[in-house]
Amino acid sequence: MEIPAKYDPSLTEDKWYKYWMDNGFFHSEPDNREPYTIVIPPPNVTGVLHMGHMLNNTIQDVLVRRARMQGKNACWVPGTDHASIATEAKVVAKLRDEGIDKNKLAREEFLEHAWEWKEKHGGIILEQLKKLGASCDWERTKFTMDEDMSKSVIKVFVDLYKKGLIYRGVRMVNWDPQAMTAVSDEEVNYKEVQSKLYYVRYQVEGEEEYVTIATTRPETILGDTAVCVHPEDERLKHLHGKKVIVPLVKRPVSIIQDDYVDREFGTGALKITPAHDINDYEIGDKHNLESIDIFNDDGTLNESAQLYIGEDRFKARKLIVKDLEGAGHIVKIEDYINKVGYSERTDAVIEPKLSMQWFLKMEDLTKPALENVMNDNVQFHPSKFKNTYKHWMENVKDWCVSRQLWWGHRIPAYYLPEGGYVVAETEEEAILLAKEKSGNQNITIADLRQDEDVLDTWFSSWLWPISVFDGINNPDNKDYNYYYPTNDLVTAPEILFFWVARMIIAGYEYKEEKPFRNVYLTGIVRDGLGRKMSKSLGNSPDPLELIKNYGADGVRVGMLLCSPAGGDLLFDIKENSKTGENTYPLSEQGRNFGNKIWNAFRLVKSWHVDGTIEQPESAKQAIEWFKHRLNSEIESINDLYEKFRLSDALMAVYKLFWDEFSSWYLELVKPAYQKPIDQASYEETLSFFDIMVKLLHPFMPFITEELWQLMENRKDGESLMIEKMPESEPYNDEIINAFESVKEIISGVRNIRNENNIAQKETLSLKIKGDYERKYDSIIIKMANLSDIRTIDTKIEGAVTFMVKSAEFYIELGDLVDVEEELKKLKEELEYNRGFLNSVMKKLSNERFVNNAPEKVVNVEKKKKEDAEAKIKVLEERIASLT
RNA sequence: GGGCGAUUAGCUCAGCUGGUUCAGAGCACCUGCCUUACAAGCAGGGGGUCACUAGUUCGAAUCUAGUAUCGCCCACCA
Repeated sequence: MEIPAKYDPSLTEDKWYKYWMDNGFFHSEPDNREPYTIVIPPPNVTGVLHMGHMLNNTIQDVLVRRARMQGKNACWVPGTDHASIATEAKVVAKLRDEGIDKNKLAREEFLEHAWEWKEKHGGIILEQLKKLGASCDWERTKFTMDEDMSKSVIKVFVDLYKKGLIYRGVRMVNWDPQAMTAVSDEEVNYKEVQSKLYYVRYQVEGEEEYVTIATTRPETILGDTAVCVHPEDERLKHLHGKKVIVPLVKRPVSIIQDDYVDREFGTGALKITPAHDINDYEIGDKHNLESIDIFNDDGTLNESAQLYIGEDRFKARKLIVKDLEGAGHIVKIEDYINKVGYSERTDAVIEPKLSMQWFLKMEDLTKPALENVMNDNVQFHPSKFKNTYKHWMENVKDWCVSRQLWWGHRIPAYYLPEGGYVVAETEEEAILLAKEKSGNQNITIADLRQDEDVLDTWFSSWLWPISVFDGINNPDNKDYNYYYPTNDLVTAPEILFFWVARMIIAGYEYKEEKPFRNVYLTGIVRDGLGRKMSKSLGNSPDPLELIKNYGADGVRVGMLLCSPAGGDLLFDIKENSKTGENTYPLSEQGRNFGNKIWNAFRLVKSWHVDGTIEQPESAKQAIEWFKHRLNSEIESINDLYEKFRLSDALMAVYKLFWDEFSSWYLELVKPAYQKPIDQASYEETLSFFDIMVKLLHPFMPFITEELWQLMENRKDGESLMIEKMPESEPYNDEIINAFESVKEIISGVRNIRNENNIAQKETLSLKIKGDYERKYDSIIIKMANLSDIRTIDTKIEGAVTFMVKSAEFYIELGDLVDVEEELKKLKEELEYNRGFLNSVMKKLSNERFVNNAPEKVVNVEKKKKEDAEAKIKVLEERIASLT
């Protein structure tokens, strides 16, 4: 069979993915094996795959595939998140394109559109993950608004309410007056803008004295309910206890004292508008101030403002400045640069607005979650994130869980006609509770008004590791008790608090157990300029296009090679100067590696076995060496996996295959062109190949499966992905080290060929002077293309040399040798060694070193001294012989 | 403004509790090769005062303090 010289991923990837699926290899059911579980960080249901997902899910797949091959019952639960804000925004935008205004729709109508959108776009991202090779248990695919998932969310809300941990309270939200909705902190962009700082004087009640305040928002004066000064500000102490008159509306308000005030800023007096500034609100709350909301939802002034009613807030600002000036209240106006929040979606200036929200008390809930991270019951990789986590957990604020949106889990609170509310899992229960609460036995569901808000998306995500196994509704079920706690969570550090911390909290609250043992935090995928890859910048390659061009294996390897835990992935893009097309050096490296493996296989496959020929000594020794080398590498790879150093683990396999296996081992056992190979060498090589392919499989699932299937006639239902991962066997470092010297000698000869323009084909003779055990002569002869190796003890003329350890190696070149050049080289080396010896001697003659350093260290220095002296002697002799 | 972390080759990073795996790897770069597995390759090579300054020590890339630059998270001063 003819195998092409270039590996074509498009011929294999879909084929094997289908094969794995058809055979149910991804699916897991509880059994008596040790479970290994990962729950996917659920991507936005209407999202499309980006480079961050690619990296994140590749890491998960590597972990899952390895665990599966280690004989564990591996289960990777996939799913999507309803992502209320993002999805609702997309649906609103889509409706707007169709000329439909969300605000004119009934809730139910809007939700119909939203579900339609979800059905159409939902799950695209999961299909894309299959292209990457993700070995998720697709039969377990979950969506955060599935019926049982939603039920869990509501149940938990009610439960926490009953525990007294959920309460209602007023809070400042970011109000977008254009979209007429609250937006989250993440959706507010702060920009520095050139604005004005207005100094306005307020008259002290009953006196001819004035207090001047500074503000950037003079229109909010209409909502002022106090003026605040620092209690220890001497300049203003005489005002304590007095009142001032708010200009224009002529409302008398108190002068209060609070050390929140910065004495250095402005005049040291601060106007307080509790309804329109978060800090003012907090001060107002502390001092029991009245709160006057002067704005309508669309940003125009309402009747409470008394003036400029119906005018837009910015128009009102101009008007009031004019009127204040007219009334002599403006002291001065300064240019001022401040930060203003803009809505990410509409670019409208955000208005802080007070509203009634639902909160979860966090203080007690965080305790076990903090403790179990600090004591490493839950381990972070890299561990530096423990600090950040601790800082957050110790300063945690109550969690505002309500959102003024429709897409999501509606808050199960029902308001009674006569006031008050009940919280219940179902409408039936709500009616019962309402009857009980009101004493009115005729209440029906029509009389109850359910809260309009939905829950924060994280309020469902934080249950994810529990709810995907239905652990809230059905805590005794088999899946939950088998798969939970999960093993590893792979996610981005940005959501350490939003998500990871809260999952840990929920885990201890609902199962009294951690949700996962390890948290692997990935970095951010950036472009060559270090910018985060994002849709808006347009600097991200299309992942599917990448997979098409380089193969999933190639893309996976490229990403993984340089993204240690917690480190960013710089995904460089280069433009091909000829075609103008973008190329991706990392993916190229991955693809090239695939091709290397492919061609190594082609070589092995091309061999003809002849059972009658004897095994060459060089092959025998190569096999022995590689066995030890392989086992030592497996050991360190396992160690790297343990430490979650996946990039290093991959690099180790990469080098093992490319440098050790291909460049040394295969070259050594490879028979001469069209000559057969002996039975033993062939079989050993195949078994090495088998082990290599297994080590590679978690990183490169497709090509390894393809090759494993081509190695022998496999039965239907056999697959590399369910084979046993090789384990490390004892090995001998001495053999490995001895072989390193062999490599050095061969390199030495090759180097001489290079420097003297001697073709590889030309056979040379090598002479050795000094202490060297000639165990591997046949290997050296083969690899360096030598006619023979001889030991000598006399000077040699017309030769070039190199040293390995303290032995000197000669290649006779006769007239070809440039004596001057050779002398120069030798003298340089001599110089270096003398300097080195000098530094060693300095150390050894330092009494304090000899007395204080451990004996081991001193002995090492003594050995250095001896070696250097021996080398110097050899070099001196050699130089003498040439001059 | 508060907190955390980083700074080692052109790029991405290893270097664990100070001492031969201490200056490393991969990529990129340079030189020579289309040598019948692979030019997506082979062989060889050049690159670093380990950000700076002081200190601790017999000995510092490694520990301490300060300086500079950068990054991230949190809070956002009227």
